[in-house]
Amino acid sequence: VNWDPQFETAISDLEVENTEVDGHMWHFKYPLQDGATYEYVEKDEDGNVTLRETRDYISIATTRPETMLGDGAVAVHPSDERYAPIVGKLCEIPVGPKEHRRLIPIITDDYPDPDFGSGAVKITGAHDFNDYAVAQRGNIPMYRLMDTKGHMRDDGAPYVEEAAKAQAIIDGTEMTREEIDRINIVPDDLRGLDRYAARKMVIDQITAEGLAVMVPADHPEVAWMKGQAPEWNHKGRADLQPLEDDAEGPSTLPMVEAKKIMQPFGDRSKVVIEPMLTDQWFVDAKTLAQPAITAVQDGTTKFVPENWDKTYFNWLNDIQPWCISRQLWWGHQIPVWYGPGLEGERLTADSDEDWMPSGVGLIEFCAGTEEEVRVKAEEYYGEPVQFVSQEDWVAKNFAGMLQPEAIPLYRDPDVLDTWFSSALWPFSTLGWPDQTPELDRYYKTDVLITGFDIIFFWVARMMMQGIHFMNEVPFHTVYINSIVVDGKGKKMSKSLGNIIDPLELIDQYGADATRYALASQEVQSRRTLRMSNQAAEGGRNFGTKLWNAARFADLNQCHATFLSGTKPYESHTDAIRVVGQHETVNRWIVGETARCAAAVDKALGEHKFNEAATALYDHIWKVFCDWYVEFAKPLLADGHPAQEETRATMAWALDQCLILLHPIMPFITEELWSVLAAERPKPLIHMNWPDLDLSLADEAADTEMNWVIRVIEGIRSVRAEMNVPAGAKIELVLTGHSPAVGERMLRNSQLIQRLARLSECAVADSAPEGSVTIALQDCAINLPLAGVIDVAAEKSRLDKAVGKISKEIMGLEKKLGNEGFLAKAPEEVVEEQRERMSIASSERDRLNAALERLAGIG
RNA sequence: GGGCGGUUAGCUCAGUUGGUAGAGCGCUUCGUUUACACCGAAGAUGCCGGGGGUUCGAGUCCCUCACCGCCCACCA
Repeated sequence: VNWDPQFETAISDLEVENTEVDGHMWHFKYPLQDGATYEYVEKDEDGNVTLRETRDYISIATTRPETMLGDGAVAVHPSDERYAPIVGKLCEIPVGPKEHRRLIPIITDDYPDPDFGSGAVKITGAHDFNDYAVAQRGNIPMYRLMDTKGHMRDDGAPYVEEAAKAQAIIDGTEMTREEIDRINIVPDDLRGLDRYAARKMVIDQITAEGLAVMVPADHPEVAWMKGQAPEWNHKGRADLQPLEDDAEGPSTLPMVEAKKIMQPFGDRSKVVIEPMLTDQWFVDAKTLAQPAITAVQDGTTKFVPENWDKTYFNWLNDIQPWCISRQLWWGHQIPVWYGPGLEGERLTADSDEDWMPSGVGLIEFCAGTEEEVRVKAEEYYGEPVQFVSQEDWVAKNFAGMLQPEAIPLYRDPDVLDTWFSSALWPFSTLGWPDQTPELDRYYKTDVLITGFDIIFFWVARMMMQGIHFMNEVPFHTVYINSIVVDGKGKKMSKSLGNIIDPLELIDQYGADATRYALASQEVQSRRTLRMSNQAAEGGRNFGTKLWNAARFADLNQCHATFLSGTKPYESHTDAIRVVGQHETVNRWIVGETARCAAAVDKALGEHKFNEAATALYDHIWKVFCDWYVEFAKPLLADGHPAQEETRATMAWALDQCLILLHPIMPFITEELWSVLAAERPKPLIHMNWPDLDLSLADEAADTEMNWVIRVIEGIRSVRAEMNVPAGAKIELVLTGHSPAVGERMLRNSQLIQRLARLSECAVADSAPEGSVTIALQDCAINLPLAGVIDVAAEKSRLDKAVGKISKEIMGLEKKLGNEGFLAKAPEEVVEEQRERMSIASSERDRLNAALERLAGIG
């Protein structure tokens, strides 16, 4: 692929965007040599003859008529019966000076699709990828027609001479590819024209000569000309105006199909890219690919999520030679120098153009430095060499420059493909090719985190080159993260302008908020991540919540250094010992913290960033803030015996949150870390990761606090539903409980009263008259609301609750009555269902009892 | 044409080895309480895209259809 350097800014690689455009396809006749004829027969699917005529031409279709000038053959499918009689014969390219038209062979190849167009394809090896492949297979000469500006070539000898050379090839003269490349077979009148101007002239000339395929004016393929012409302009058929419906047009028209075609456009210049033959350096990628495939197959390098290895294999298994030279000024220059070739060597000097830098007559030296090249070259020539610029070389501008006897060498001006250079990153950044300590220490690296869109551009190439140059894979894990898309799910693109600038989000919500938003949405099963202000807002609110919790801790002197004479953070085990273990609430938060740490560990270990973020969010907000801080308030009151223990515990628990959250929200946590203690042994970023053990969890404390929470939630729910004024303090009477549950209630009555706005907690044998009942599995909570209670509302609430639980019971009964279930389900599952059944039915009993009492009131 | 994803609450998305659904935002109602209104409490909302199958049991496994999306290649 080449492009117009006037338009492409040469600071990075050309990006090609394939765009569907309104194109036209012309149909032309290539006359057979010497007016030969054949019976052209078209058949339908059943094999019935639908068209039989004598033809002296073969018809081809093209969207780029100017490339006809460079045709080397016409190809048909070997099975195509229509053209079988003329395969191997010659036909004439219907353009150019009539007396010097080239003859080209009609060949067979699997590439033409017999059902498309006429079934015959003109082969222009130098200007089309598919044609190039056909030309290679069939040894068809490839004539280059254009220069790097997209203009028809204007070099070489007059057309007559050049065409004669081409004819000589047809007549059997052997020529090298370089020699063929130098032939300019563009007719004199078309030379130097822009390719589109040349296209128009070619069409006009052929049409004028009567070699365009003509069809009746009402032929469906040309219907677009009747008022439906696509916006087709200077690039093509300016003269072929759309016909008015009632116009008396010619009875026949040149056959021009309106057709959607995909065209490659330069990303920056917006100019159509023309494929063209050039000399380039290639890497034999297939050889490099095999070890890279093996390394992933045998697990030396793993993709996370795993299924991305398919994308990787898919590409590597079907890898093409990799073109690594680019005509840019930005990049690693290709380490190749050219000098004149010697007689008898692979490249033989040509008498006329021995110093042309196009390959012929040149020999290349490849080495890392000029000095190494000098050694190689002087050994080769047996003469001193001198380095010159390519410009001087091309101009042979050596007068007064070249030392006596010196042989000039110049360096290849091309640079390496940016991905070739990028593939060196894992080791070149560490000092390679020198054997540095850094290289030794840090290669191979650990985890590469990148997007799926560059698995083959970058990841596969780092693998190939890492294995090739270092004999070891560059990383053991490749984590493929989501690609950030805009709020509408569109991939961000410079041209669409829907870029979400992280700096703007950071300005608006803070860096930590932005990081949290990204981490919490980074899910492995998803390939895109929708970034929005709303998401960043959530992160900001979370940070504020944490800040306020820390503020509470600070106000209540919950500081890590509170316990004098201890060094709480030398190790986490030490820390745990200094934390209070007396109060149930404190034991409980220690266990909850350990649970959170375990969840975060697991999530990060599996690269599940959303799970880590969510675990921290839930723990900090819903457990620490919503419950622990509230429970701790009375304990922190001056004079309370557990004040000191609670301060230490809260300080410890909050510190753990800061450490665990630090990877996701480093700034706020570091700040709070410094604020929450007068002296810290280390900044937070240098703290060891918590090694909290789940054995820190205290089952009894868990059970007790979860029960307290359920009781409080139950009461709050009833208060809201019964419209009990928020300020009104009500009474609680516990019934239907075991002695242990009764003690538990009394032990925690202070907490429950405070958080459920109660005046008193009592235990009794039976529920007071006119109370609202909350059924739990091991007790009933009765709230005497005689004055407030709305009997009908309460009855409906209880009915609803009974309905809900009955439904669950019915489901469980059905399941437990199913012999298949009992026989085939695992023991634990059956047991679990039985337990749920028992809990549900005792709750239902309590609800029914409450309903009966209510009936008594009513 | 080849390959790969997605379809779950109004929206954006989670959902462990199959055991009858969750979060955030939004919405409704209320808000006494000096950590927090970027807040607290309570609440509503689901034929888990359609159809079929495997299974005691399917959002989860298999087949199929529909729709949406991405990557690669590309018809002269």
